[in-house]
Amino acid sequence: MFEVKTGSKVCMNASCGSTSTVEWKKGWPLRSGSLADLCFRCGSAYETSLFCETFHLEQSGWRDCYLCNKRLHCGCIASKLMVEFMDYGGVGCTSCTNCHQLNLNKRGENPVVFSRLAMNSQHTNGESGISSIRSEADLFSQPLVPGDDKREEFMAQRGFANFMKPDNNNAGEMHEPSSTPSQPSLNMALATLPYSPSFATPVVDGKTLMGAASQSQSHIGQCSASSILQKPSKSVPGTPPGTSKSAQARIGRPPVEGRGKGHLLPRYWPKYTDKELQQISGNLNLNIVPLFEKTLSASDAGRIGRLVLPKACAEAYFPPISQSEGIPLKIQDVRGKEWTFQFRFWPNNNSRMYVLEGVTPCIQSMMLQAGDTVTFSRVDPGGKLIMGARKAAYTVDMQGCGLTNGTSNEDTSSSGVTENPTSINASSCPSQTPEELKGLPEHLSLKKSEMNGGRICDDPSRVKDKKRTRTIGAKNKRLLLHSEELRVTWEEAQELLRPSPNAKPTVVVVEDHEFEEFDEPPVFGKRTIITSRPSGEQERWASCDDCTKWRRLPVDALLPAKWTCSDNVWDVSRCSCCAPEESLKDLENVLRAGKEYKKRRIQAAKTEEEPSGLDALASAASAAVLGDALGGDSEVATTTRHPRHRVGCSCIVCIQPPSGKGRHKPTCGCTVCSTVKRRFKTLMMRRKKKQLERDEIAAAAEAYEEHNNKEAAEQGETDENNGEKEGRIDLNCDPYNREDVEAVKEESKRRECSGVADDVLGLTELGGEAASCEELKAAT
DNA sequence: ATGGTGCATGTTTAC
DNA sequence: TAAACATGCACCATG
Repeated sequence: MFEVKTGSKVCMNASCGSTSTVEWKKGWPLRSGSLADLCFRCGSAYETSLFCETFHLEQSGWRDCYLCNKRLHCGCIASKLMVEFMDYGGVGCTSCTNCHQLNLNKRGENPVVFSRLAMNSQHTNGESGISSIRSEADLFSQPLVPGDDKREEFMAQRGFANFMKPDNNNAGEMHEPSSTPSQPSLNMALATLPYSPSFATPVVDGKTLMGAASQSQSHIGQCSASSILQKPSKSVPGTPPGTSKSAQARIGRPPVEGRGKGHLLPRYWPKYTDKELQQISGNLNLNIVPLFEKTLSASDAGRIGRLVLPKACAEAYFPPISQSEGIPLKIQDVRGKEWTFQFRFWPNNNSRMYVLEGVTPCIQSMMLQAGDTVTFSRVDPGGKLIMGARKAAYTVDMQGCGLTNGTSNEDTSSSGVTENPTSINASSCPSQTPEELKGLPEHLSLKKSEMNGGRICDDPSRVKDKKRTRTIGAKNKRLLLHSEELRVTWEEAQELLRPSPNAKPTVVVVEDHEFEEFDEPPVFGKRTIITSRPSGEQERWASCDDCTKWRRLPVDALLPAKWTCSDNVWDVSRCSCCAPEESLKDLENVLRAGKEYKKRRIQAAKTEEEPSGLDALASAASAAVLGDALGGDSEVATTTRHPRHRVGCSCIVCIQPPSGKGRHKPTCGCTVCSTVKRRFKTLMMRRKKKQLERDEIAAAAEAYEEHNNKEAAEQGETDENNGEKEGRIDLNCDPYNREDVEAVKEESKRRECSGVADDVLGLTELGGEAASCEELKAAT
C-alpha cells in the first residue's frame, strides 16, 4: 500500500492515488504532507505541525517546532494532496476527503487515539471504502521501525495490539477504549475532518464502522462522529472523564494548530457537533476548520461592543498585530453575512488583552447574550474566518438554588446549526426522555432545561464548568434580566400596567396632540385575553379570580388586579360566579388565543431586530400620541398610553416632566418641548413618507383587484359612484381606514383607532396622521 | 447628558 | 503566584 519508511506514499485511500511524503518518526504513526516536515534542529516530526493549506502559506508559511521553537517552513504548496495536521496530529486528505485523524499529546505523555472516518460517500461502501480501511489498518499494522519501541509500547498499553498485527479483523475494537478505570480517557470515537463536506458512515471491511463499533460500544453509534480524544487527566468541558460510554454530542476537540506555541485551554476548544459542522459547511458550501469558541461574558454581550478574545486564541488564529489599534478583521457569520470588526489589543500588565470591537450588531443579529457561545472557524482553503454561535440553555436554577449554572455547556441551539437535543441530553442526563425534547423550538430552550427538572447530572465536568463560569450566573445581573423567562415576564408586566384607579389624567397639548399625564404611578391590572370574532369584532376575556370562569368583556374594559364575576358590570347574566361559563367553543378560542399570544410575544422578543432610534421613537410616539396598538398587539391596545412604555423609553410621552409638575404650554420653548416638537415633526415626515410608499403599493394592488371584481360582478353596469370608489383616493384607505379617517377628521385628529383588529397599526398610523391624510389622498 | 475609548483593577484560573 | 480575563471607570467627543 505505501512505504513504511520515509518517502513517498500513496494516500491512505487507495482510490485517491494522491501521493505524499510520509515520515515515521519515533514510532508515531504520523507525518505526512510536506518535505519540510521535520524540524531542522531536533528532527522532531511529530512535535511539529504544518499547515499546507493556502491560508497559512499565505499568512506566513511558518510554524514553530514545539520542542526547539525553531521555525519551520512548510514546503507543501497547495499540493494535490492537501494535508492538514490538526492540533495533535489530525491528518486528512482534501483531495479525496478521506480523513485520518489522530490525537496525541505533543510530549507523548497522553494516549494516542487513532480514529478515522471516511468522509466521502464514495468511501462508505464498495471497494473504495474497504480499501480505505485497509489502508488505515495497514497504518497500524506496519512493521515497527527499529527503535520504535515507544510506539509499540504505547499501542500495547492502549489495547491496540491488534492493530500492530496485519490482521485487522478487530478493527472495530479500535473504538473500544480500555474499560479499565485506569484508562478512562481513552475515548475512541469517530473523527471527522472539519473540512469534510459530508459525513458519511465509515466502513470497516464492508461494514459500517458505526455498526462495528456499536457491537462493543453502542454509544458510538449514537455518538457524535466528531468525538475525539480528550485529555485523560483533566476535566474537559463537555468531555467529562468517565463519560466515555455515554453519547457525547458536543465534545471539545483540540483545534487545529495555530500560530502560537502555546495550547488553548480546553474551554476554548471548539465543541461543534457534527450537525453544526455539517450545516455550517453546508450553508456556506465550504470546508470548515473549527478554531476556538468562547462563552460570552456580560461585557462581551453588552452594548459596549467589545468581545474579549482569549489571548492564546487571538494570537494563534488571528493575524498578528503589532499596533494597539489593530486591524479590521472580516468575519463571516454562518448565514454568509460578512462583518468587519476591529481586531486589536490593549496593553495589560506587560501583556496584551485582545478584543474584537464593533461586535454588537453581530451579537444582536445572532440574538446572543451573556452565557451564549460564539465559535470561530476557518474556511479552508482560503482562510476566511467564520463566526458561529450557540445559545446556552439557561436553567431555572441559575437564579438562586445554584444547582446549575447559567452557562451550561449543554447547549440547545446554535446559530445556523441545529442541535440534536436527543444526543445532547442523552449524553449528560440519561434519565431524560429524549422524546420530550424533540422538536422543541429554539426559543424554548429554557423549557428544555426545565425538563431536566433541575437535576444535576453527576458529572464532574459540570461541577468544573459550574465553577468556571459561576461568575456569569452569580454576578451578572444583566444576564439574569436577559433570561428569556424574565424578559417575557417583564413585557407582560408592562402590559399589565394600568393607571391608578383614582388617577385623573391631565392633558398636555403639544402641537395639537394631546397627551395624558397621571399624577399617580401605574398599578398592575388583571391580565386578559383579546380575541376576534369571525366578524372581526373584538372582545376581551378575563378569568374570575374566585371561580376561574372566563367571562366575555368589552374590548375596552380595564380590569383591576383582582377581578371577580361580581365585578362584571358589562354582562348582568354573568355577574355571578354561579352563572355558567361561555360555550366551550368560545373558551377554546380564548385559551388558544392566550397561548398564541404568549407564543407570539416570545417569538417577537427573539426575532425582533433592534429598531433604529427613530423607528423606536416613531413607534413609541405613535403609540403615545395615537393610542394605537404597537405591533398590532391588541392586548397592548387597551392599556393606557404612558404606563406601557418601558423604562428608558425616549418617546415624546416618556420624556415629559413628571405628571402634575411643570405642565408646559403649547407655546413653551423649553428643551423638552422643543425636543418633542422636533421629534414629532421628524416623525410625521417619516410617517408620511412611509405611508406614501405603502399606499402606492396598496393602491395599485387594490385597484387591480377591485377592477377585476367589478368586471366580474358588475359587468356592463355603469355606476358613477362606484367609479368614484374605484378612484385612487379611496383606494388609499381600506374600509376600516376610511371610517377611522373620517372619525379622525371629525374629532380633530384625536385618536380613534384603538381596539381595532390586526390591521390596527396601519389604521391608527393613518388615523394618527390625519393631518397628513389629506395630503396623502392628494398625493395619490 | 450620553456614549465611546483606553486603561486600571479586581477576580479567577492555570501552573 | 502569575497570567488571563471581566469589568469598572475616568476621560473625551459629540449632540
